[in-house]
Amino acid sequence: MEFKEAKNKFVQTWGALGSQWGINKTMAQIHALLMVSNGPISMEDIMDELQISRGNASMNLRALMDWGIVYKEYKAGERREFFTAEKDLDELAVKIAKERSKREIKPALKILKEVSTISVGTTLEEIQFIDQTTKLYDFVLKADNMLEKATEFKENWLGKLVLKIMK
Amino acid sequence: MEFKEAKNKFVQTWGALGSQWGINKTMAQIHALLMVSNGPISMEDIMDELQISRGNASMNLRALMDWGIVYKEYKAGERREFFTAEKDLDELAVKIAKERSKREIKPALKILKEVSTISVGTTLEEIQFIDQTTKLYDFVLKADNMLEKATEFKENWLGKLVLKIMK
DNA sequence: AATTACTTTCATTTATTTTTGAAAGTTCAA
DNA sequence: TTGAACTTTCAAAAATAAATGAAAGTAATT
Repeated sequence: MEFKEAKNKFVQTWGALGSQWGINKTMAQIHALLMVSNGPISMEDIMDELQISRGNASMNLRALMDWGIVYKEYKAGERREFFTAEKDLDELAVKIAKERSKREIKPALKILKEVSTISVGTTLEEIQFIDQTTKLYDFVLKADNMLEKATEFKENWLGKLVLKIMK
Repeated sequence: MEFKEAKNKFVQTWGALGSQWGINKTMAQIHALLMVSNGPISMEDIMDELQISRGNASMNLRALMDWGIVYKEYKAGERREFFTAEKDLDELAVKIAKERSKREIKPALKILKEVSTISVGTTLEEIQFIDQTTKLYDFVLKADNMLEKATEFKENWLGKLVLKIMK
C-alpha cells in the first residue's frame, strides 16, 4: 500500500466511523485529513481532496472549531484562511469528552433528576419507575464525574489511568 | 409532574439522546420503556405505548437482543413473547462497552495498523502521516485495553474506578 | 392438515439528515 | 468607495436512514 492509498483509506474509514458515533461523515473526514496533514490546509484544498462543496466545507469546519479541535490560522501575506487540527491526542480526547459531557450528559442528568423526583407513587409501577430512574441518575452522575476527574490529570491522563487500573 | 408524564418524558428524552449517539430513536425508546417497566412487556404493548408499527418493533427488539441488553421471556400458558431489559446498570454498561469495542474500535484498530505500517516514506508528508497514525493506533489501543480492564472488575466497576481515580 | 396466534421480513413510503451552490456577507487593498 | 478575494448562509435538492404494513414464516392447538 502506498501513501496516497493509505491516506485515502484512513480518511474514508474515519468518516464511516464518525457516522456510527453520531458525527457526520464530512466532519469526520475533514478532521481525519487535518490530523494526518503536516501543515495548515486551505479550504480550497479540503474541498478538492474530499470532493465536497464550498458550503459543506465551511459549515463543517465551523462545527469542528466549535468543538475546539480544529483551529484557524493565518499565513503572513495570504488572505486565505488555513486550518489545522489539534494533534495532541490527550488534548483531543479531553476536548471531546468535555464537549460531549456538556452537550449530552448534562441535559440527560437534568431530565433524570426531574423524572426521578415526582411525588412518591403508590403503585408497584410507580415505585419501580422512581427506583430505576434514581439509580440511573446516580450512575450517570458518577460516570460524568469520573470522566471529569480523569481528564483533569491533563497530561497523559489516559496513560496514568491505565497504570492505576492495572494496579 | 405525574407518573404518566414523567415516564413519557423519560422515554422521549432517551430516544432523542440515542440519535445523538448513533442509535436509532425507536431502539432507544423501546429500551427506555423496558428499563422503567417492572415486568416483562409484550410486543403489542410496546407498539401501543410508542405508537409504532409491528415491523419496527420487531426489528428494533431484535437489535436490542443482539446487543445483549434486552431478553425474550416466555410466560406459562401464553403463546406471546415478552421482553425485559437488563436493568443492572453495571452490567448494561459493560455490555454496551464490549459491543462497541467489538463493532467499532476493533475495526478501527485494524485499519490504523494497516495504514500506519506502509513502507517508510521519505517526504515530510509521509513521515508525518506514519507518525500520526502510529500515535493514533497506540492511543486507541490503550483506550480499548483500559475499557476492557475496567469492565473486568465486573461488580460495581464504575464505583471502584471512581474511588481509584479520586485517589 | 387446517386453523389460530403470533413473529419476521422486506419492498415501498416517509422522515431526517446532509450537501449543494448561488447569493449575501466580509475584509482588505488600491 | 470600489472591486477583488475570499467566507458564510440558507433554501432547495439529494442522499441516507428509519418506519410502515402486508405477505410470508413459524409453531402450537384442534
